[in-house]
Amino acid sequence: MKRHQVTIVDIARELQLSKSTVSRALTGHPSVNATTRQLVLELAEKLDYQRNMLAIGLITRKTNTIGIIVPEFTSSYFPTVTIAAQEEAGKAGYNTVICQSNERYETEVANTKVMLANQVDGLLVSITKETRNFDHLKIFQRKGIPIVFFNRVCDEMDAPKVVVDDYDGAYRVVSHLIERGRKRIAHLSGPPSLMISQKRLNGYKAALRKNNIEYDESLVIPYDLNIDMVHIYVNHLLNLPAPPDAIFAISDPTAIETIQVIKKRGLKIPEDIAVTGFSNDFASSLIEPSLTTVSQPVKEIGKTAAQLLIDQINRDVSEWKNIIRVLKTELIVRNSS
Amino acid sequence: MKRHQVTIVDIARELQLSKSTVSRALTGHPSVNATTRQLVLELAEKLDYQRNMLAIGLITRKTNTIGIIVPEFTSSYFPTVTIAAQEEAGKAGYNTVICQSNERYETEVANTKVMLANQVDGLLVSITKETRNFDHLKIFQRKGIPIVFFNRVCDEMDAPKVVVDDYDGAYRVVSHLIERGRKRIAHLSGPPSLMISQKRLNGYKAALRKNNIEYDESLVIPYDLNIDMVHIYVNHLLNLPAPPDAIFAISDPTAIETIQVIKKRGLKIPEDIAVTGFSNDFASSLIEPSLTTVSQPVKEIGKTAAQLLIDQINRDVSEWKNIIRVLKTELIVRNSS
DNA sequence: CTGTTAGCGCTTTCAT
DNA sequence: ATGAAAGCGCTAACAG
Repeated sequence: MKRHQVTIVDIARELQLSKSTVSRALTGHPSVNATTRQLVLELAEKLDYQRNMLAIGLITRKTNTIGIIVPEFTSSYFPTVTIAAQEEAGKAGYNTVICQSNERYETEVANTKVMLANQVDGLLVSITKETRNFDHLKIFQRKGIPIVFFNRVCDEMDAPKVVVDDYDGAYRVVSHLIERGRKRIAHLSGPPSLMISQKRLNGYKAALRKNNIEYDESLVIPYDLNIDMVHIYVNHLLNLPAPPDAIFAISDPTAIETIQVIKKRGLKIPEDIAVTGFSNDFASSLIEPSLTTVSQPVKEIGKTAAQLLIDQINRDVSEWKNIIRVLKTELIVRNSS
Repeated sequence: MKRHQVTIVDIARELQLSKSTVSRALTGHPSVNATTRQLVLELAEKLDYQRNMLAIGLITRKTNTIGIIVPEFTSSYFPTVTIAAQEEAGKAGYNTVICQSNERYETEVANTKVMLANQVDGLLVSITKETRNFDHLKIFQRKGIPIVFFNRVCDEMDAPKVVVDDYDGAYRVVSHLIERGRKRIAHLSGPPSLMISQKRLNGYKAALRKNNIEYDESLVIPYDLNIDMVHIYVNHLLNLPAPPDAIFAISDPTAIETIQVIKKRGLKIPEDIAVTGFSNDFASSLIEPSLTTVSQPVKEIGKTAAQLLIDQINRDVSEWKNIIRVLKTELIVRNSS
């Protein structure tokens, strides 16, 4: 079946008006006769007329669309941030195009091409664990399209960034473990390429130092966030001559997997070993034992990122500033520690 | 900062070529000199040239974009379906625009306008619990834009639909409860406007009938899927003079909430009362006790829906057929029953 | 208040 | 193998 599009011309012809008048009526321009406008609007409604945003975008060089690129949709974190950002953008009259990179650098690059080709007015990004080269993102700034990072930010680019205080969150959850008498605290860390990995690791180290616990490198395992590998690392830790009495996992999915491995070995949580996570995913309150974790203001992150982006779009600035918004975390103590 | 767009004209001028030649080189048209093509491609790469899809869409009347509208992103179901559909569409060269209606009819209507304005080539929809009028969706077919429904389908429209066998899934999980000796099985049902509610309810009724258990209307509570209300219904059921010995919840989130309410009352699951869900959400294996549920081939649903849609787009048919793809469910018995 | 003209960036005839 | 011209649907000057 052929696609039929109702255009301004159709309405103009029917009503014996000029295209411009119809256009003006449709866009709510004040300088148009009330009855004329009424007539146009009614006919448009009747014909299911929809403005062709392609044409408008072409001419105004604005699509009122923002793009969001996220690495994954498996935990509740990114869906929630995305939805919050979308809602906030919607309030400002922006549509949202979402792409997920599936934690692959190549896919992320492809995603940016799509965004560019579709002329997004701005981009929200959380990079993959593989991303080390940022040329594909720098293109946007070179073209004058604002970028805002969140969660997984790019340190070498000047752009607004929305993060939580990872250092502080890690510091507090590890301090909490120490307060509960834990002495050998292991850390399942993330890829060193990600800032969040580094910051959480630093928070961990700082808490140990502050409490005069010596840092034991053999208790820190950086991994690539591939959940299927967690059981290997956890078992490795438990098989150590001096196994840890607590594991601080970099994320809730990691912690949840850790709990399951530990339970499978017949050990008791938290009696034999405590486990903590990071993010307060939906599932963390459901698992048995419920997970002690650091909650992030997830919706707030999405909202803030969207606001910053729209701000940039409207501001029409000539320079990219390194605005960093650090949101607060909260320690949620449950039964796993 | 002004937006700078590199255009074909820029390349043409630089290379002393005509626009047409550059365009042909860029689109891989065969009738263009190999060296010329090479030259064009290199310069395009160097200048970060990206084809303006707005212009192309305007002229070809095709955007290579499909739209997806889903009611929510809170459980793992819709994110997973969406991602699977997006991947499948990507393979066929289609981009994806995702909107969520937040279970609101008004928002869904607004979403369809956006899709129309952005000239999507096809639409994937799962309707809200409120949607009773389908005019906003019928417009698409009238304009020649294919629609495919999944999960929450519209019965009164002729269009491809991807569903699971809700009746059968419900029948089997209820039969399972009966096998385990349950006699008074309550059902937390969904809004009657949704086909899935009706089908699951019918499966429930059929299983009772088959096992000569009388249908007791007071044990069936249709609710609007607002999770915050679940505790009221569960408590109501538990306070009945003859309380149920099992609750079949229409969805996993409902079941999980149900479990928590029951646990809070100090009752034992499944000894005092069994609970089952529907969908096999990620969280259902984590909760204590783990949830007996009906698993759906979620990725398969997204993939199939995308395939059907792209099929329709390419087929250029003049009529909308009521193709219904019914995917199989699987009973997952865990510890809650 | 309304009409006319030009043109956004690109593909697509139709020429050469 | 390349070029020239027309036009997708719309808005934005510039006129009246």
